[in-house]
Amino acid sequence: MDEIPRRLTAKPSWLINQLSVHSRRLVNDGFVAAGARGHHYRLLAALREFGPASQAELGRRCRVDRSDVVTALNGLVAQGSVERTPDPDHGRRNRIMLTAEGARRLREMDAVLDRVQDDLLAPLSPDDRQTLTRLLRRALDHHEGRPESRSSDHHEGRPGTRPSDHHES
Amino acid sequence: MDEIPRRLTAKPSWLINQLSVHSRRLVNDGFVAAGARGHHYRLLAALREFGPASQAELGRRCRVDRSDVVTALNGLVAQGSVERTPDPDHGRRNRIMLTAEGARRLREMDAVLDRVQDDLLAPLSPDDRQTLTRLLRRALDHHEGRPESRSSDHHEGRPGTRPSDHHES
DNA sequence: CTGATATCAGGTGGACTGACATGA
DNA sequence: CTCATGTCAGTCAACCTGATATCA
Repeated sequence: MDEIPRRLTAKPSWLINQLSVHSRRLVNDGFVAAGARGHHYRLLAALREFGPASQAELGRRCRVDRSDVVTALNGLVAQGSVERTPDPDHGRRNRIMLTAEGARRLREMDAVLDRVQDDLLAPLSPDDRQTLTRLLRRALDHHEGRPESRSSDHHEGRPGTRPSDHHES
Repeated sequence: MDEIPRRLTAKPSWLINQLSVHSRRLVNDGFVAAGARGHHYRLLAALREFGPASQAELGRRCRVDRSDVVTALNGLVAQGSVERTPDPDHGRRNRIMLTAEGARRLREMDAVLDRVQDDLLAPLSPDDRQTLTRLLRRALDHHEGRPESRSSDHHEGRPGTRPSDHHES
């Protein structure tokens, strides 16, 4: 019907942006039904997979700004999904820990998201979906794993601390 | 490095959203240098390819909300990129027409965007880029409510000729 | 009355910036 | 002194809603 200019439809950046609009709508619609919002899932996912962490750590892992982390965590604490306690070893730092309730909500959101993926990529075959995912990830990695970022982060590998997320259900 | 939860990186919706963030930043950075903003390009592109139109028409074609069309056009008129005149055949309607200056700016932005595409998909081969574009378009078409050819997976080549028509320029 | 159109007044969520006090 | 951390106060573009006046 409403024809879209070729200049737009020919550009990957346009396709990605438009698809992301639909994607966010689908995700959001699903999340409101579950009483959650965007950032919540990211944070809970990081806690589930890497265990308790500081807020700054969470933000870095989920690509959420540290100021937004504060807001999101306030909500999560309020609904009992996480616990926020001052880190005993470090005065300024908080230790965020997933609760059973948080894990339950995460599972809910995961179910929602699974359905969303299916809707989002409905016309694509499993093969196509895999190809798409692979290509997107390669492009994304290029923009994230960069030594280009101004700040160098120290990283201490703590290989023993991984609580290794074994699927519970 | 900051490890991203698998739950996120495994989901196409996440990849698309994150990539779109980078995409927007790249596009915006380029546009700022050219003194333009997001919606401007869309509108100018539609005018260039389909000729003069009403504001409502433009909005529908570019997926820009009518209220945002007003704001964007105010800017475009102010910089002399388009002309807005009342439609003689229809009292309430405006007729928006691209000016030479607008066409020039559009060309500028096109150059900017070409460079952005290249940066955005830097690690992908031309073949990969084409595949990605094709898959994205198929997914997007599904959400824009248009028929898509349920083409077989695998092998590409040319999946269906464009029912396309004229192209200007 | 219905429907499309242009406009304005607003609201939202997400990405982001700046300031700031504090602690390592 | 410098860096990282948590917090707060805002900005910004894009998306969206609603109300209103005008015209077919």
